[in-house]
Amino acid sequence: MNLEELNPQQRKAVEITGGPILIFAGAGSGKTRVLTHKIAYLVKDVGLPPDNILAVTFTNKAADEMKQRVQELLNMDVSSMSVGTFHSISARILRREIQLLGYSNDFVIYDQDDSRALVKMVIKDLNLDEKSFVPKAMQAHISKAKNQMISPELMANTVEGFLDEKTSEIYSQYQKALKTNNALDFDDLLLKPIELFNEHPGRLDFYQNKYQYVLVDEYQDTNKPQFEFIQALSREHRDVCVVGDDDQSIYSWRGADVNNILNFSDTFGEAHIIKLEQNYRSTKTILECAWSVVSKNTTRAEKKLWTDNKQGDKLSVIECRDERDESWKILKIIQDETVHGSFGFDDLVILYRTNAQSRVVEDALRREGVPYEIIGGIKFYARKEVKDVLAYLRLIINPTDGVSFDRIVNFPVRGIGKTSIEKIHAYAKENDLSYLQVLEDLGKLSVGAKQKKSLHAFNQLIHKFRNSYKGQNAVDITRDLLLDIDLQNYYENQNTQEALERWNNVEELLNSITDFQDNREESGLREFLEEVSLLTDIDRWNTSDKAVTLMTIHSAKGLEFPVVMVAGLEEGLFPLGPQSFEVEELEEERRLFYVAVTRAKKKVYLSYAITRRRFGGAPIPTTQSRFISELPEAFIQEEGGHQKQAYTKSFTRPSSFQKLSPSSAKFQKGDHVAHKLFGNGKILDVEGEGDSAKLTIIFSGNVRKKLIAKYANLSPLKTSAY
DNA sequence: CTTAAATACTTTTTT
DNA sequence: AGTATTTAAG
Repeated sequence: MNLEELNPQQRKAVEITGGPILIFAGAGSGKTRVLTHKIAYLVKDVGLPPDNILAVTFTNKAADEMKQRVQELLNMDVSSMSVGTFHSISARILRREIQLLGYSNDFVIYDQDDSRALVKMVIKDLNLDEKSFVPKAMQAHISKAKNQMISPELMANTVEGFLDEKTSEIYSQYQKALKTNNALDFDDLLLKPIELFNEHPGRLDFYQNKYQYVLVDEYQDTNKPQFEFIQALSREHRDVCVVGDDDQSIYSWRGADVNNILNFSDTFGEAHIIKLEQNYRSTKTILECAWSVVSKNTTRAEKKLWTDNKQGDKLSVIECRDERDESWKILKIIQDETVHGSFGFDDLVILYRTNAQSRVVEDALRREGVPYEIIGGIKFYARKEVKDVLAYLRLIINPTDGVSFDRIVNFPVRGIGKTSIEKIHAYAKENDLSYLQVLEDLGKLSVGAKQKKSLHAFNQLIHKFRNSYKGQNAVDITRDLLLDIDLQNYYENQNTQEALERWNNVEELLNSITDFQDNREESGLREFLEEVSLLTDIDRWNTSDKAVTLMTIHSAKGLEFPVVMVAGLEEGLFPLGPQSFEVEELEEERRLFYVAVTRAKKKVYLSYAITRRRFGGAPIPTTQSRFISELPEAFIQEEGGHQKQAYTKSFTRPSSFQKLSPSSAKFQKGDHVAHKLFGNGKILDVEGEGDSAKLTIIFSGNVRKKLIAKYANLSPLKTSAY
């Protein structure tokens, strides 16, 4: 293995392979390079077969990239290596083993929406009031308990008073309901493998033996179940390597415990500790500023990154009148850095604390035809129309899934209302049947004749697909299903642009199933559903798109961009929360700020608005974020405050962003266009003329679509901007 | 049971 | 402001 391109510390981190290793890897210190080289080293120089290696990453995308890089380094097939997020690794293990825990391996994974729906059902079943037991709050409470590995039994033992008692009851019933539905929520995914290891030591032996070397990235953000999982796997052979940075710990709100990294040596036994402190990413100025803020934190391991890179530009601090002015100034910066400057759109990222902030910025970018991509917010697979179709597919595979049943039993509308559904629920509970099973025996159900007929047909439909899905591929099943429920007509008959967009999204879902099928060895419906429930927007992100990226700081973890703009630096927004912070909360916000700034290679812009609207109400005066005053004055330049001209009067559109209103646009073969959902694309063919022209467009990711010009809401892109 | 209109609610952050 | 949920009318 050629390790010459590594610095001495990096090299040491790669070469030490016996016993636990902790690598403190500061931002931009080349930890990905270390991890990939280490894996390659393990295979080539230590002789460990790839399938005996487990590497845990923070996103699926990072996992794919890691695999890819190792493959390139070794020039051999490493597909048998286990690389993935905690959740996807766990799901894979459970697919094989979960029968031992009394579930069937057809289990479905409930996302937050599904799990909330189930909590709601449980609350109703227990005859509790949704006003005193808010489903959302209950769900959060349950999830928190699970992250701390507090079981329903344990919670039941510590209750005090009526509210506690009922909460604990909801938790316990929720857990039971998950099992009856043959479903796991995200937290279960982490807990069930531990349960498996505890109850079936033979299986633990097997996996300890299989995963002879264990690597974990972003270790500072592991929670208790994740810690236990790693510990269980590696406590015998003790060949474990974790990488992390306590300054970048930003997930304590979901149970991540920074002590997992700080106490690593105590728990895993005497560990080699290596510090990577040379930064290869940012300018001296950026590092100085980032450090100056994060060093205000009291609970952190003392360290300071250094770099050989240039001093670089000062950070710009920009004052804005309100959030719309902020968007406009961001637009100006984009113009300066791309058209007048030397950067491409894809070199720029706009970061913010909350997803809600993206809307105003998005409006400005769309108006001016700047290509952009938003990560997060409403995730593609969480859209209603997509989830509706997925619910059909899930019910076909797992007929006991009550949440999916409820979702689609009256979608598209087939005359089944609230009362009928309640009767099905009651009957199911009484006779210990799944909802779908109730439909087998409609005679005893006291619903109208019309409803019975309709329910019967629904049942037939699901059964038809249950009988055929095993022999068919996922794309064909989905296509047949869409035809059977006549979804295209359902949406097209509504004749609104919104409905059309929804149908487009359903088609996009079909595309992604096709894509999945073409690229995976195991490409059944079950595998697709599993992948879909664990994918994040980051994983779907097409980095080759020449577009400005918008995302939360949390999503930006592990990424880097030449130019970083951070919006909304105001007290209460960033740091987020009330004025009275718990020290720990404030320090986490500060780490978040640290993460934001250290994403940047060359330039950083920080903006704040002196008034901001909340929920579209009246503008409320704000105060500049304390983080700005924590920056060294010598390294920042303030601007924007003096520009008092009203943009409503003297708004001059940046001339380089050509803007055409969608209706007046004439599209031609070969034009580059941007679509709100599908991103950037190129027109391959035009049928017809004007508004009603049918355009065939190839979007990024090889997604081919036929759209009607007047509905598609396409923005022309100036090709010269690329 | 369905549709339309009224009103309540939203903003942490994510697997 | 925009979306989801609840209520009233058909």
